[in-house]
Amino acid sequence: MQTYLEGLNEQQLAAVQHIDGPLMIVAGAGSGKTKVLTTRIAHLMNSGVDAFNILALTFTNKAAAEMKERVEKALGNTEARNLYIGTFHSVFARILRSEANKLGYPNNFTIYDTDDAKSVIKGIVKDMNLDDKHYKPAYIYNRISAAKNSLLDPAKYRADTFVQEEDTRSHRPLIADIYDQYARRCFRNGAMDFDDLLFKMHTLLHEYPDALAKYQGRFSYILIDEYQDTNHAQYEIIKMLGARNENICVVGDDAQSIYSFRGATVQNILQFKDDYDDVRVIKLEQNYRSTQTILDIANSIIGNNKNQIPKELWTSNDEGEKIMLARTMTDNDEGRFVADSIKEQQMRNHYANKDFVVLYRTNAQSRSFEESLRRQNIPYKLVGGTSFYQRKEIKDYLAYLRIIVNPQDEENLKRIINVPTRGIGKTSIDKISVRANELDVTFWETIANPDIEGFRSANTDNFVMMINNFRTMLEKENAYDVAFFVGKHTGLVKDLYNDKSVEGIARYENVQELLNSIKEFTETPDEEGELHDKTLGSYLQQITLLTDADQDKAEDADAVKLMTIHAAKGLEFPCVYVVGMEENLFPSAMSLYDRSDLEEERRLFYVAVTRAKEKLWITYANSRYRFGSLVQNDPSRFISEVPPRYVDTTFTGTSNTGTPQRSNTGNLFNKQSFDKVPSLKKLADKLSAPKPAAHNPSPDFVPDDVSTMDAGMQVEHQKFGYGKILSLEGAPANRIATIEFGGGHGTKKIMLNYAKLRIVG
DNA sequence: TGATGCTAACTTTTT
DNA sequence: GTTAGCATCA
Repeated sequence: MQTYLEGLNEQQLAAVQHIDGPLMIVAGAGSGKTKVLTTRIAHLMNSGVDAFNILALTFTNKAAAEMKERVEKALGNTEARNLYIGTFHSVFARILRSEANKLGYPNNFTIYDTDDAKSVIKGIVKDMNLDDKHYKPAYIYNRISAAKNSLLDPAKYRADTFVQEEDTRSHRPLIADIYDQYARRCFRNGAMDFDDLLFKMHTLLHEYPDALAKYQGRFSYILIDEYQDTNHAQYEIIKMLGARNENICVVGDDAQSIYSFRGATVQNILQFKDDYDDVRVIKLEQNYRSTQTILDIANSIIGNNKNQIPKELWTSNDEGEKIMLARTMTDNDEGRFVADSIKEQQMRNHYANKDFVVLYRTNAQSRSFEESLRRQNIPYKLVGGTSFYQRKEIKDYLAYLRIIVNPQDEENLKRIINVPTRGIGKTSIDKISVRANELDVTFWETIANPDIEGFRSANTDNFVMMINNFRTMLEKENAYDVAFFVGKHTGLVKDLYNDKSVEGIARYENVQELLNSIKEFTETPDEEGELHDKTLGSYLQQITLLTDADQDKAEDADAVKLMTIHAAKGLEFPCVYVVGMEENLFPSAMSLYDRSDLEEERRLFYVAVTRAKEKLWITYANSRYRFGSLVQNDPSRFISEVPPRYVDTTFTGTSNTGTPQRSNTGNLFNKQSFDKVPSLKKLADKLSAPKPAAHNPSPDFVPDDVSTMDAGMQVEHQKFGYGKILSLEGAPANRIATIEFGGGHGTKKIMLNYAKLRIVG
């Protein structure tokens, strides 16, 4: 027996040794899924399959990198370099890059991230003279994204009666037009958004039989990780790619499906058996990760969901400790509690920093933990969140690099045409846009092509000359040299260097970090072990698809990790804190009115719990600051799904009064009254507030239940003082009141979920 | 045209 | 509590 096969259990071994034909591995949390996938790849290669013919698709770059590394280790040679392993998006981007001309795109097409895409949409909404309060770019982006993930192009979108009815019902009948415009504009800009990478890949395979044949032949063995998170477009692509050989192996766990908001459908995994003849199904049900207690809790939680593939996860691990449940007064106390608890665990049990993770539902929750960890001098690492690449200075820098590679890209061109200022302001930009539309040419053509009656001035001529100058470097110089040159000659780097404010220094450092990462890219050998394609074009192609979670070797650093539960999928930690377990937060307020949404939130909780190997804490706060004002929430309903026998009831948490509080599952749901003491800073802010009409809330101000409010009532607002509700609108979950205030505040529209109101009469 | 300061809108989750 | 976008002033 091969050494790499040692230590596998019966099911794992069966999965690894299955070679030809469709295979579905239902892999419960912690059941050794990655091990099976990587070992199977190693085994395929050992059985004579050429690495070049193996395609493995994952959802994160990190998972891909890990897979590659582990295969290499199992094989003990470098053949693994020839594997085609990557995320759906990066693998398809790479293929599309070489086939772009078939679809009428430049090879150096730009990849738009969500912000870029929304900005294009915003421009269209504006050009169509629509109200962007109603036609919100984010909403439209989601509609378009969903359409692409369902493989609906603009024409099909318009023709689909169900989709049209939805748009009519939401009073946004023109989305089809916007989608149509959006697709045209992206095409004209030589740009693809995230969803296009799937959508166009499908188009390529569907409409170009030679391309289909080529990739069917190339990828004779296909493995897909996290299959429960694939959407319809991905499903169809996989089906086409695998049709010739049907050597498709999917791995997934329906209980961990948490990406339906991105179009993922559990149906894909539930139906897999019916999609192919003779599907081999192997279930991995032994958990090697967690204690018996943690696993029991997880099983108990997921048992509340209706739709599942039946399976029972078990472990031979020790029972372990009971989990700990802590209630704190505020979100800040929650932060303090977690930091104190980590400190205590480290002293008592000698855990390293990297043994801890704090998991939350939304990125915005990270603040209180960052602050408290910093105060305790505990090193921490924030994973995900506002991406490095979303910072202004980085986006500007990248915008330059993008238009050098692809000057068609109007979005990025407009972004930097006047950065640093060079006398091409809003007026000029508008004039250029108008002229471009009249001539039906790109924005760049309008200022750069001397053969047409475009728009030119001394300022634009200088700009064009500069960009053209940069462009001449593309062929000969590598990404770093071009980028460095650009920074120098545009004055971008110098301007930041001269800015000695705190933010300015940070921005300068960020830009340096960007340059370092480009340098690193140019110096890292690619798959073939060579410094092949180290051009700027190839750098940009991958950069948009990188997320912070992939960024650096986050795992290596000895620091406490802070991340969303979504970002934690696939990871494991000895000690896990699941925080912010409150109604409206987790489960999210958006998910309370739909059974399937709620079940997804529950799966998310399941994912959170199953990250823990040894110890688990669940915390929640009585009240927390949201949008600057204090909000009270009930404890999450999910807490009551944790069987009390697994919860340590002698355990004590902390409160802001300094009195330890007994956390007791028996009285968790008694709403406790507590002193509403505004923090000192808040008080100081209020006292020094220069605003003449600032309202001091009554000392006994306690917000009332939103659902009891009605038109005609007199209310008190924390900031605007007393007023009368004129009318109510919106869904019960998100009611908006029009309120007439006194004290010169006038009539305001207030979202009742966020602003707190007290009924006066 | 460009910098500055204020207000409104904002929070799911990510490739 | 934060940030983007707008209005205002230089």
